Amino acid sequence: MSSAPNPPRDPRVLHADLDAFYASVEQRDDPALAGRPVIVGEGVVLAASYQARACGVRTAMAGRDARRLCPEAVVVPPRMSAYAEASAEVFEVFADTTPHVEGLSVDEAFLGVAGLRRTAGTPVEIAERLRSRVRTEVGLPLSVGVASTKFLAKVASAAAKPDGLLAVPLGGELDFLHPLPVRAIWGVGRVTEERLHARGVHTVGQLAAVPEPTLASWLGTAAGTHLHALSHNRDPRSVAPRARRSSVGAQKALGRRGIPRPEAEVILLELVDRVARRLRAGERLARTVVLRWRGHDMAGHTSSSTLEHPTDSTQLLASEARRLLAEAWDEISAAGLGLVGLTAANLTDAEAVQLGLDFTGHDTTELDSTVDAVRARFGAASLTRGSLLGHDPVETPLLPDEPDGPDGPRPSPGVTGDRG
DNA sequence: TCTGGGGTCCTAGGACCC
DNA sequence: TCTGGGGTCCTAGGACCC
Repeated sequence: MSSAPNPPRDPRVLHADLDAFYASVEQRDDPALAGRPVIVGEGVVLAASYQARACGVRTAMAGRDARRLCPEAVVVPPRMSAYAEASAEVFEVFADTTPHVEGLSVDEAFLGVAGLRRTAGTPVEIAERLRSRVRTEVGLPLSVGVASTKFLAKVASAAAKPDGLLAVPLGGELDFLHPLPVRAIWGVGRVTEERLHARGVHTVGQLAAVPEPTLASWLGTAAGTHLHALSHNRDPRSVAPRARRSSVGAQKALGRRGIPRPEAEVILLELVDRVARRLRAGERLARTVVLRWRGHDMAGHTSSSTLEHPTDSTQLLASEARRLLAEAWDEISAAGLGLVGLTAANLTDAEAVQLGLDFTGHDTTELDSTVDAVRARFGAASLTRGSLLGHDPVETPLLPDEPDGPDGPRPSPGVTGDRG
């Protein structure tokens, strides 16, 4: 568990991704929308059907622009609960296909299929059956990429869209990868793309030719190392359930109208209430409260504070949030308030805290002496403060693994995202 | 044409401890 | 008293993803 597993003999990963998820659910539920351009979301485009994309409509585009590009489109408000339900059904099919499912969001997941060949067929056969089952049992189009690494499977599923299947042959990985634009790599966004372009790097093949230290000097150590490895299709990550969520937040965009402080406080308290309810529903406690805001120039700011004890109390979170708002108010009112957000971070398990097993925020001197005592008694050389806190791996777990809770590796209902 | 809401990870500096 | 190495935690900001 602490060291990377040996690569499987049959290195095949599936990346399954629902096409234009929200829009597809709308088309499924209203036959009048089938085959037509559909836009989900009014103020901003949350998802667009492929017919709407043909007009140039894109996710996150302002609704007004989208309607101008595609006047014949049907615009529908989002129905989050319908999407959450559809997502759960699709994930049931995933789980029925392989025990190795790693959900990335409501509409995509990695599926580990190494070792299923004898019982379930080749990876491509499994992928075809998966697509067919999701189509007939849930009524939604699913694209699947099949490749030797997670990273490449994700690139392949994007290339397979819409409603397609693409398998990158073993040994043919770099032939597939290197002609692609750098933006195709998971982790290269607008800023990194611009930095690479400025240095004459446009394709993944060109990126692969840049020495790693050079790349690290351009982009920072972590990003440089990461992109260098991916450009050579080196991605040792295995398909594994995700860690529990480590923060919970809510935010509200306010447009350009000026907001007086009392109104800002009311909005902030609504956000606190939402966050606190979600903490309690997930049986999580937060130690850090983060106030986020954006000025009219769209520049983002944060201000945070860490409490002595983890909490899910609306009252405590609210008083901390109001304190942060008061502290930052001069700066906020000078910049104009365009967005407020509140995030509860540094989450821990409520149950662990109750059992006295959560050490975050405790006096670490005491903890260190505990570590020393355990070492002296059991000779557990690998035991560190980090391992007691759950930050470092230990050879022998101190406690049996807990099953994942309601917001474990599976995406929780109500999470929104790029359905486009 | 300035645009939603929910997340993750990384960097870097300062405070503090041994 | 001063200097140094090694480490953690906290805070703020940035990039990226869906």
